[in-house]
Amino acid sequence: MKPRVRFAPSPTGYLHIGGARTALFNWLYARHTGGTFVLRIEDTDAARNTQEAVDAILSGLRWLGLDWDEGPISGDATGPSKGDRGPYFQSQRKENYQRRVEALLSRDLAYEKDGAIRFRMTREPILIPDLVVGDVMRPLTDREEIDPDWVLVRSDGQPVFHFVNVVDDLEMGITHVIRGEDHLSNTAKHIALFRAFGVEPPKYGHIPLILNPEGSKMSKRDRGASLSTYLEEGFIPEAVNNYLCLLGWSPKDNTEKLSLAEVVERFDLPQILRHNAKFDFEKLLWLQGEYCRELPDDRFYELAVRALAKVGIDTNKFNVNYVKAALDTCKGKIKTFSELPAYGGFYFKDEIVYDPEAAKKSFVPENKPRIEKLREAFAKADPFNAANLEAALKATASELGVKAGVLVHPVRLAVTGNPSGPSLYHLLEVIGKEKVMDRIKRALATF
RNA sequence: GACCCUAUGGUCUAGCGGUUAGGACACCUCCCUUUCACGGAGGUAGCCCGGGUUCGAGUCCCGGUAGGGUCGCCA
Repeated sequence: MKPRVRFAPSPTGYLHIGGARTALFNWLYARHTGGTFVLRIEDTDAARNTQEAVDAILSGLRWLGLDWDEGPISGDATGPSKGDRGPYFQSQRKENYQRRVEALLSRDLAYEKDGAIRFRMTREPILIPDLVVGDVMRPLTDREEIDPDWVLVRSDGQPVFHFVNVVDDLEMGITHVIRGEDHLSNTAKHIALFRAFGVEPPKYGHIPLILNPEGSKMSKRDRGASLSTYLEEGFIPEAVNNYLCLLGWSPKDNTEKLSLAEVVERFDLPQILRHNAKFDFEKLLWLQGEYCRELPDDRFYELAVRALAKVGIDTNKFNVNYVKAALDTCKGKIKTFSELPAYGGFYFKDEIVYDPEAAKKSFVPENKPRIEKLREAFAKADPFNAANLEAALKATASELGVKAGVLVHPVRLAVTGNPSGPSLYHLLEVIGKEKVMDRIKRALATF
């Protein structure tokens, strides 16, 4: 029988990076085994659920490229879905829970107390066979010794997570439950419930948690905790997936960069690590840089234009060849697209704001005659291209008896406002003679 | 507090009884480049502690310690 796995988030906030990785591992296992990946929205907590959170889950998974074989098509709980085990929103499955409760009640496996319905939990230790951690014997805790029974349905009629989760897994034919290790202890409850329903529980695989750099659970305060950060900061989903794969799983051969297709081929549960991993934004950034550099031009342009538009720079106002030439000088230099406006925004602005620190060093009186002379040399460059500009600058430096850097830095600052950036000669060529002359002239006035 | 999981450089990890303990990120130095980045060459830094088992232990066992998780009418 082909595995059926699921990602079952509750839409109570943003899509957590740990949740995204849980989804990824489930997806990988399904794709590796030829099984089915189900998306189920656990929206039983009406008070805390939000439509935005539902949408964030769907769009986040789509952004990562984690397609589901069964589950909602839209964020509308009553809307269409794919798969024959729906509905895939728990809010639409109330009758199932009701029927299951009655079944337990009728067999005295559950009972009512204080208006709530409670499950008669076994007092015996329960063995949890885990595909990642190994066999785990889970006895009762001291609190549970006093009263091991637990609530299935609250007094307000709402069924609790442990119950609906098990009922749905059972009815959706889930064969493997891959989830965070924070659920390991609770699995005893789930196993007991499955048995009460007379079925064997699914196989479990509890994956380690993602911790923040301080070593505690990632929370919204931590950088990178929300998947939306990566969409907003112009990350490439392939890079995020790649990094997430490396947290808690290893290809075992020192490979760091792997495509999702490669991971699908190599991924399996026994290779999953058993210890938690701290989130390292720097390493993710490194991978992001790697992927960004290798992006096909068309995709690079698309993402770049989008990032510029986000800060109000409309590249449509410029000639398409100019835009492409400008972006070409930035490719391979930036890591995330959110850096682009600061890095290459000068191509699309009229007003250049000089970096104050750099201006203090470059825009000094002794440089004024030098830059004036260089500007004259640039004026004669024909055609106005990188090679000629480089030659002109070097010749001028040599005439003046100064190093090229003495001229390079003030010009860069005058034209871009930044102390560093794309290759100077190429950037000048792209911007063009007229604007370069204007910008140098304007800067000269501040020396 | 009880119970469960875990423990290799700062971080992610390889290792499965005998290795000069390997790789990656980060950091440092140098080269390339008169910017930055990329690339190249080096470098600093690690088996939590204590007992066993064994000729031999990062590797197996036990005990500590530390970190994480769970014990809800939250999910």
